Amino acid sequence: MEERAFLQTTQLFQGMTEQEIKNILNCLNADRRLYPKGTFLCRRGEELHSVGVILGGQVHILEEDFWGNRTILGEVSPGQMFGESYACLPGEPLAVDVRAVEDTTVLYLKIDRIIHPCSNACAFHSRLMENLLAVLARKNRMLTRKMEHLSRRTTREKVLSYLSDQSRTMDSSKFFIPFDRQQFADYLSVDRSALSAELSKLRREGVLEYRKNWFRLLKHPNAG
Amino acid sequence: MEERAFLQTTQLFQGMTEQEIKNILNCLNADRRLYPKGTFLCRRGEELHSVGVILGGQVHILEEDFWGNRTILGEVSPGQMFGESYACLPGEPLAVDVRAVEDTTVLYLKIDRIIHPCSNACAFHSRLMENLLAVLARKNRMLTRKMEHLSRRTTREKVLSYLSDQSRTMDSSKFFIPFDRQQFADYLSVDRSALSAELSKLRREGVLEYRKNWFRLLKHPNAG
DNA sequence: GAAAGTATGTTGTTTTTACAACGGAATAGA
DNA sequence: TCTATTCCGTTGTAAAAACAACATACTTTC
Repeated sequence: MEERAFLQTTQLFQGMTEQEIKNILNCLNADRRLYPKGTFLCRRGEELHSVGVILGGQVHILEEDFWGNRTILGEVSPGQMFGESYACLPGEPLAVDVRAVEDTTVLYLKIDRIIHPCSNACAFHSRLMENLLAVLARKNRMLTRKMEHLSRRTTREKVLSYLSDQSRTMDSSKFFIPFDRQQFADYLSVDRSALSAELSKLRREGVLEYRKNWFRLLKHPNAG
Repeated sequence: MEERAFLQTTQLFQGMTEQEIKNILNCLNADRRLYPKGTFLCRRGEELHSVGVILGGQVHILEEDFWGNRTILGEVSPGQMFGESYACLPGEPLAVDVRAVEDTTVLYLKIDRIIHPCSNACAFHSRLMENLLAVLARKNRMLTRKMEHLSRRTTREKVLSYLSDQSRTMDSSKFFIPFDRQQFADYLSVDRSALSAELSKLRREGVLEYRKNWFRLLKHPNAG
């Protein structure tokens, strides 16, 4: 796909025409870079002044703890961004490493140029700003919601917190969840079989019904 | 304190002179409202188009689950903002209630006005935008870090994840943490005495030393 | 439709945590 | 200094989760 047509599908450039994207990329003096598989895009301690949009390939966000244990905190795929939080916090050194897990192309956009409107393209600038804010806000909402569930002590509470949230979001007591059991367990940071066990317990108690990834919450006195 | 002098101390208006704040409040057509103790500032389902800055008083962010159980998700004190994530996500209905726990004054700023630069005050607008982005980004970083800790399965892993993170942030194996034991346990969503027990176990094993809220991590083979 | 593979549920055991109760140290205040 | 209070660590017990191993149901493929 054409680069600009592809960018149209991303959260950051959502709602802009190809022509507008062309203009704004010029205006922002956007920078493309290629990283061979295995190389680092940036490392702990560096300061970022740009957000990166993955055009092709894939990167991993890596963390190494005090004792040298490595963790993969996340993966970023084409169309997604990385580094936006750091770019928006001047002086904040990167706490993670970013590494290309395959040959990767990145489009870098200087955060200064996004924030400060130029004279000739203000309409697009506003849109870009809106989109950037929306990306951060959306991530914020996701994290807050997940935190609500993870901060419960027991598997039971985590499950009910998540399902209640889904029910509220879908505005119905019946709904599908976007996970299979293993993914559901991973999301809640619990053991899969423990999750299965807890679910059937909740069903026996009449708190809910389910089949596969379909659920129905019941107004039952035991639930709270 | 003068309203404008007070606003200077907030994250949103950081780095602006009182005169600039005066100008921008006019330009943004900012709106002040008073809420008596116990009343709701906004409720689940509503859409927000403004961010609120608490000038005085205090509010609670409340959630009610499918079965009617209420949780206090957080409290917002003078100088802090609420609703910024929702205001940046047009069409996203509020998932929580916001209630005044005492008589409360709020300064509302329309998000449109913040994003779209006006002709006469663009310098301040940029600064406000930077600050807003920084607020969202900072919250993002906080949530991400906390999530890393909470997504560990055992208390031991949670503790080590947090302490390693602190050590990295402070760039030293010796550091103070900003919590007493109860707060530490609350942050990690574990039991206080269980936390105490785990800490002394880690000390016996030679993984770390500590006294009160002072810690020192040791390069010990058992640690990973 | 049989076989292989995958997803889900069940059970028993071990490990870990929560919970409650208590004791001691540190702290603040009279 | 004495007392009251708060904070922290310890211990024992009950509850819960992890883990492993297996059983069942559902899918896919040939």
